[in-house]
Amino acid sequence: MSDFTPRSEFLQTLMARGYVHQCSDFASLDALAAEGKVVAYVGYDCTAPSLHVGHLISIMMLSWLQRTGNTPIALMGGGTTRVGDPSGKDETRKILTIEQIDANKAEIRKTFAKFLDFGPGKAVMTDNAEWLAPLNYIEFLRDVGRHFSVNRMLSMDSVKLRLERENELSFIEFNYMLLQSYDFVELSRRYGCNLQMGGSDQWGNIVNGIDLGRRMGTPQLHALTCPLLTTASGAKMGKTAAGAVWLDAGMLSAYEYWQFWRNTEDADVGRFLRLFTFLPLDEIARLEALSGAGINEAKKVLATEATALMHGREAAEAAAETARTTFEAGGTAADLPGIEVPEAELKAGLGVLSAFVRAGLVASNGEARRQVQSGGLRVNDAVVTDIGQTLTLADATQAGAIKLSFGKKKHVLIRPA
RNA sequence: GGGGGAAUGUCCCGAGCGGCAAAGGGGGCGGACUGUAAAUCCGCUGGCUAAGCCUUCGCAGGUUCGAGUCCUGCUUCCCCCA
Repeated sequence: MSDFTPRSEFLQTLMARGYVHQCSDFASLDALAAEGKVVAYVGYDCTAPSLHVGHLISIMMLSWLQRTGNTPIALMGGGTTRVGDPSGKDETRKILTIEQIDANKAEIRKTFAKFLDFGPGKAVMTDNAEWLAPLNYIEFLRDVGRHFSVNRMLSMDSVKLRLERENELSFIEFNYMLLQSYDFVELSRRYGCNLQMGGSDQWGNIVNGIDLGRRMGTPQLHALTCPLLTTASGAKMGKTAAGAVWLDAGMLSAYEYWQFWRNTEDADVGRFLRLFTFLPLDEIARLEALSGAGINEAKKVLATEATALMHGREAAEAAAETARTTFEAGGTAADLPGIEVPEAELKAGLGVLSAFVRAGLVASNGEARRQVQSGGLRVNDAVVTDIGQTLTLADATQAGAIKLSFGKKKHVLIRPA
């Protein structure tokens, strides 16, 4: 599939940067893209109030689509979120209330605004609840359901896996692919959408949509999937100790987001620079070629560029500076994450163990105790050896705060208030 | 409808003669080594006012000095027969 040589800037870019996993028809899509006639959508669930790093790759694809003169559509799954996609999951997804979905949707909207231009005639954002919610069951069965073969649906990976593993697959989830297919058709009719993009796990669902389109008389539709991202050591991308790496600043600060990218494995740096920044390829090639400790420079560029896209250039530079002060100069940057503790409490003396719990660095006093055993806790850069140690106002440094560190990378400031 | 099997530490998989805070993995976290990397090695991976106390093995009862383990009922899932 990769021996195809595209003419269009869109496909050239995507292929060169490693976004392409599979495509239903390269030549046909390339022809559309060369004329700026691609209208492509990616669907996003509204199960959380923020998207996470896992979604970023497809957002970047939409952005490149726009940058190369085509039209992106961000589809909010306000309707499908009420059903739940069984793809790649063993367990039935929680079904959210409409209020939760709407609230999540509003937050997610803000993220897209940073990557896409929604001006008149530009990118489109819509919600499939618009056409899915008013659907009439009988009509839907008659117009759409008739085109689906249960035999074939049963043979699809997403379904087959669940059956083979003897996992429950509810009827409502079984219907998810019908709804997603119908979305594609509906978007084709409403916006002339002719391409759906998504992760490689979406291939089956997307191809179903293409089929449905053919049967329901839309122009030819296309599928383009990107690889599912894992790190070079095989871990799922976008998970940290704290959980998902959220895009929204309210869920994860710019500093923590910067740190996430800074901690990229050596082997991933080039790949991530191509996928998650807009830096020119020759510049990336130069950074990627750095070896040994030099590759850290590339990681900083990656972190700052990726953070700038999401949180703005200024926040990204600030995060880089905070990191520099903390890690390279060994100092205490004033804008590390922090918590406030009433002055009176500090006067009375606050136990180290509970201080670390308060700071959210460890889950319980017990864990704090154990970490002291292994030398993982530090106060103002001094290793904690006595679990009975208490913190008082006198421990505040000239910056006016007490620095708690858990491991080498996690720091929280305690500020008297 | 009948018969058989399963549910374990709230991340997952998974052992468990009536003495069990419960083997072993994976994952995660910390330490050492490094470069805020990977690999490797070591340690940790229920809670608390901590030589003690409390809460955990699908749910509810029972037997017992003592129950994850035995008995009864229930729930859910799987397999075979109808």
